[in-house]
Amino acid sequence: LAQRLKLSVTTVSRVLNGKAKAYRIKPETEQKVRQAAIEMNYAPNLFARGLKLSKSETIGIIVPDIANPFFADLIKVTESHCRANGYAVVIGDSNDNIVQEEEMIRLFKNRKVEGVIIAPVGTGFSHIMNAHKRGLPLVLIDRWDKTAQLPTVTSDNYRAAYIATEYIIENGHTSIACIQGLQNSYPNNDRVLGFTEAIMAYGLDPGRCPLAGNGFTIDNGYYQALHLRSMKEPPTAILALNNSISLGVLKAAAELKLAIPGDLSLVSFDEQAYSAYLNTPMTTIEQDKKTIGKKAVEILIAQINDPDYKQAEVFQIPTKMNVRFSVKKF
Amino acid sequence: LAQRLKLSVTTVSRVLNGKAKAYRIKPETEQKVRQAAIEMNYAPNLFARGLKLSKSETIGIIVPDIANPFFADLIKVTESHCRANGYAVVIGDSNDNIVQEEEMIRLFKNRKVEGVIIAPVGTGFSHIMNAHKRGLPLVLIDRWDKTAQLPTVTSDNYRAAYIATEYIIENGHTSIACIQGLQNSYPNNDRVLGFTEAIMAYGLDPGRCPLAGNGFTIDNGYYQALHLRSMKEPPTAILALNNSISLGVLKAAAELKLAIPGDLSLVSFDEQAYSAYLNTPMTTIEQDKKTIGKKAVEILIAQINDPDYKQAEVFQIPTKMNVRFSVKKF
DNA sequence: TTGTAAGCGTTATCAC
DNA sequence: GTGATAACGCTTACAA
Repeated sequence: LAQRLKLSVTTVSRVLNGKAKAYRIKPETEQKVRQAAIEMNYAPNLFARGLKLSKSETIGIIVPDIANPFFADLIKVTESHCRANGYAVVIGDSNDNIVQEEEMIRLFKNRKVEGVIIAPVGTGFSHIMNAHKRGLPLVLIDRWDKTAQLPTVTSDNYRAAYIATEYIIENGHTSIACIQGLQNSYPNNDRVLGFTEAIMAYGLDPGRCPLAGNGFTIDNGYYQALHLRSMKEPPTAILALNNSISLGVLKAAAELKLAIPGDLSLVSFDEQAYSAYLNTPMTTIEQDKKTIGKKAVEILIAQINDPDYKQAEVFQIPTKMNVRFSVKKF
Repeated sequence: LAQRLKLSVTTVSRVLNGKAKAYRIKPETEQKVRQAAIEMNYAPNLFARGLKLSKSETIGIIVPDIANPFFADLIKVTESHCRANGYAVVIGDSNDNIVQEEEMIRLFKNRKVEGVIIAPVGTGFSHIMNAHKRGLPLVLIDRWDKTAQLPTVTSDNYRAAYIATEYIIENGHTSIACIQGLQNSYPNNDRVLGFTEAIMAYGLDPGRCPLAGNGFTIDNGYYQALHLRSMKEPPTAILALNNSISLGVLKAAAELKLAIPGDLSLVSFDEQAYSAYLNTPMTTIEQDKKTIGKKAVEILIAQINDPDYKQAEVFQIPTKMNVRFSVKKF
């Protein structure tokens, strides 16, 4: 520490914490201290400060799969906003496994992270609610739960699916299938609801608009697409509820030598770097990851700064549809 | 702390640090302590320990772009290995900007991370070398520099490019172009070298095998592909030195209505989730990200545990080629 | 086999 | 305007 300039630690500490004014420290002393601090490029010891104040200036983020570009993007924006606010970010990957997720939360609490942003596995929320009740500031992103009463930032999934379905219908399709992801998880349910309500609203025959599959995976998309096309009157269009599913549909289409959109139309959730560069550029629903991440960080920091923060608001961020050439117009 | 069982902190500390034996503590006392620790689920205060030992049990990882799936994958495996070794991982995104990279290193040092794994921007290494000289354990991944004398784990880029080029040649192509990434960065140079040496070795006319472009970006791939195809005798095959570049080539091919591989053959570095599901499944060179990440963590931890660790070995991990259908056989 | 006490670098409290 | 001093929770000589 810089008391090698004949001043007490106290004074130095006060200056460096911007409390010079409050303690009416002589401006020249203040200058001297600042000067010296820069010269010996002093950096406060965060252990000592943490020990005293129980603040780590660190926040944690937990996602089901870092390698999924959707979450990687989310981590990227989260990290940049946190850093801008002086927080470092430690990451955790739950591998879509609720036990690991729980373990991660425990580890983060041990490390005294000041708050955590979590994209939950989605099959259970009690450990998260407990942590929150015990005072850990936290916000959910993407998957969430209505009953959990936790602050949440997610996409407006219902509306996104509704609009996409509407778009397909308006192009003249009357038999549309939806291949869904993890059943009973919230974003999935909201998307499914948007799909079915659009079908209803336009008076299409629900019997010809099947809902299929279970899982946000390539395999699910692949097998469901094969199966759908094996029906006597196969749907002419598919709404895929995430990017992995649509990749599977693409695989099936190639195998069956189906042209897109000639033989099969496709709209997919999740814009990806490759979406525009596929042989047939794909129409996608793009989630506003920038806004989601930013909002999540804001809410989290609000919680950190206000121990009495009680709101459990759910923010549903609008999405946008990138219309390209994967839907045939009748 | 758990000295509410009539024992001194010392004893408790000793037990919990596994030094019971060394201090010949009575087995029953040891049991009692462990018992109590579990019951009141005691977790040591890492600030206090850190303050005393200057250990954070944290390592940092810095990449040019978290959202790039290649780096996201690398982060994923790094994180899991670090966690297995009791380290938490804090992330930093340098945004391909060397100033931010330097800033991140500074921040990490302030936070007393015990080591850092860094995929450098690649246009300067002095700040990294300095940090290393001043005792920060660190290892480079992906991009590196021969002169920097730093421990490195990367792919065997030379060999990967050589084999890919060889493969194209053996399919009967005599005019092959290479669209490169960031010029003068090491992985790029090694790949370029592999390409040109294969061309030489097989006696192809270098004049008909151009080396083009500068940058690991979609735009670079796109414009270079357009340009190459505008030549009087355009190359029949392209070797793209990363995934963004090949995406750009795909875009150009679609625009020019070129069939792959009918009109243009393509081999790309970097396997991606979509590689196999493109309209023409693409032949790619897959880097062994698992091994790279694992090795990097191992070396880093070796450095952390041995302050005298001096080796600056460069590990070049073998790659594999996924042969699919994007190369035409003459 | 166990305990005492010093010290790690901060900040808060109180005193001058 | 500035300074002593205690305290945060842990590890580790040094004692006993």
